[in-house]
Amino acid sequence: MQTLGHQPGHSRLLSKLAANTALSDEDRSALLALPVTVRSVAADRDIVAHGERPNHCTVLLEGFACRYKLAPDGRRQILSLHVPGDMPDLQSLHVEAMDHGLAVLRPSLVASIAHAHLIELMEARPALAAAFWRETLVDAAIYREWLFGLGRREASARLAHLVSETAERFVSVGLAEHAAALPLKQIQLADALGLSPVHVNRVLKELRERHLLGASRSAIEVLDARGLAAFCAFNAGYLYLEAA
Amino acid sequence: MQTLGHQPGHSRLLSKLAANTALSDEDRSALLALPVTVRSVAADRDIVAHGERPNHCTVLLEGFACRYKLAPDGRRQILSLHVPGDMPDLQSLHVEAMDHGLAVLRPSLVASIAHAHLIELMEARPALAAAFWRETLVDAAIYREWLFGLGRREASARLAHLVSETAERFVSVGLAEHAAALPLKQIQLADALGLSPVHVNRVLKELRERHLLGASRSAIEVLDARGLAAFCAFNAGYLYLEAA
DNA sequence: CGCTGGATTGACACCATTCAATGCCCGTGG
DNA sequence: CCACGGGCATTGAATGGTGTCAATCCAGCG
Repeated sequence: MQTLGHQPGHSRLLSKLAANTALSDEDRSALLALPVTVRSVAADRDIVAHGERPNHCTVLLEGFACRYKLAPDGRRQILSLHVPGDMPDLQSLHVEAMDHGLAVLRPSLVASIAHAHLIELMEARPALAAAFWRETLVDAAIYREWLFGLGRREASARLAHLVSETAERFVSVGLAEHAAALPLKQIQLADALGLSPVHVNRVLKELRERHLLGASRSAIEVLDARGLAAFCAFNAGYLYLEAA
Repeated sequence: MQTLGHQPGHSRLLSKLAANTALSDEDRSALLALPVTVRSVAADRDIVAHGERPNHCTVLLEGFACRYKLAPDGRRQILSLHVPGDMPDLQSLHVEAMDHGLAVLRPSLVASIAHAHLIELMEARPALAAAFWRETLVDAAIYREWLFGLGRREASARLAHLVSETAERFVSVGLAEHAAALPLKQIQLADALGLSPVHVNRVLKELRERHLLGASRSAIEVLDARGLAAFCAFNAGYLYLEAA
């Protein structure tokens, strides 16, 4: 267990939900009253394994996580990336077994909330139920964009788009100002993009030569967010970051 | 194919929801009491266009539909397929604008239900709210499987998997017995698989030579569902077809 | 200060795309 | 009743994007 800094675990979740939905003071305090357990997870470890039937949901408080599936031959496809404030296994409330794994990409801090408490909360406060549902719907919108990218964007635009999206999401939860540096290894990028690590390396080189990305070895830094977005026709609408 | 004649529009929706969730008699009759409008849609027409902000949701009653996105150069990526009983724009309840188009792949019959009525219904009957939410979560599970396929399955397994999945879903709503015939053109398959029509044709040929698919020109018929599933390691778990 | 994991690079192979032609089914109109 | 036309399916050849293999480089670290 770990120092969770100064913030109680809920604050990230609350600020994320509140950013997109109108919540009353009662909603907020009900959310803050949820009993949670906080723990830290080492890099590359599972939060929830494929096939499990968890009885709690987790909130990512700090770090970086992903959903993934493995092929029989060991190759991995990352299905989504998650920034602090996300609840990447919220679906376990209503679908039985995990159809994928949920892992951490770097040392992270996560909070667990029992299903029972969440269900109770949502029955008492429909606005919160709607807010949680909405989270899963935005998730689905991101899946759609990734599907489009995997199907119809070539490698360079696919990479540029992923970086643009992730930077945008980092900014949206207050983790970066303008030019974000994404803590992703090239192998992880390859797993997310459906490419080989070698080809990711080549595409990164190209984007650096275009002065869109920086030359850091250990993280992807965005030099020219505007240019990067133009390069891949990135439009953040599907992230639904502003409240209705 | 389906000659469901002229049942009231709700029956398909009800049977789909009831198949996966325990619904009380009150839930059922509340669902059946929803006011709906039914209309038919000609092949290849949009049900809802990209960018729209609908104030109602639609239930597919008969036919075949898909979500899609278009690239600037006109290429299309199909994001999901929908069989009768599905509500492919349910997300419009909670996210503002459509981030994709919703179209019909063949002549179809759809019902519209006003958002207001749905919201009212779900506030009165939490079990139905949960059932609708669950629908969108299963949707997301299918997105994940497609992401995996686009990223990590080669063309032949990708096609076999799509056919297996779709056949399974047809069966699950009572539209086919064992060997389904999917009413998909090769161009539509290509759009769904992120492939070119030419390559779809070649892969179909291969699967026919393996005696997994039939030789019909106008529809994909499954000759050997078992073999097809084995060929692409299809496992229907992610469709969550049985109730918890 | 040598080890080790990741990044980088080059050569080559392969899966899938593109271009272009041909064939086939079927609805339409003479 | 048959000729025509149009959409889709089919096929071949050439191209191209991405994967694989394998070597080398580099930085951080015990």
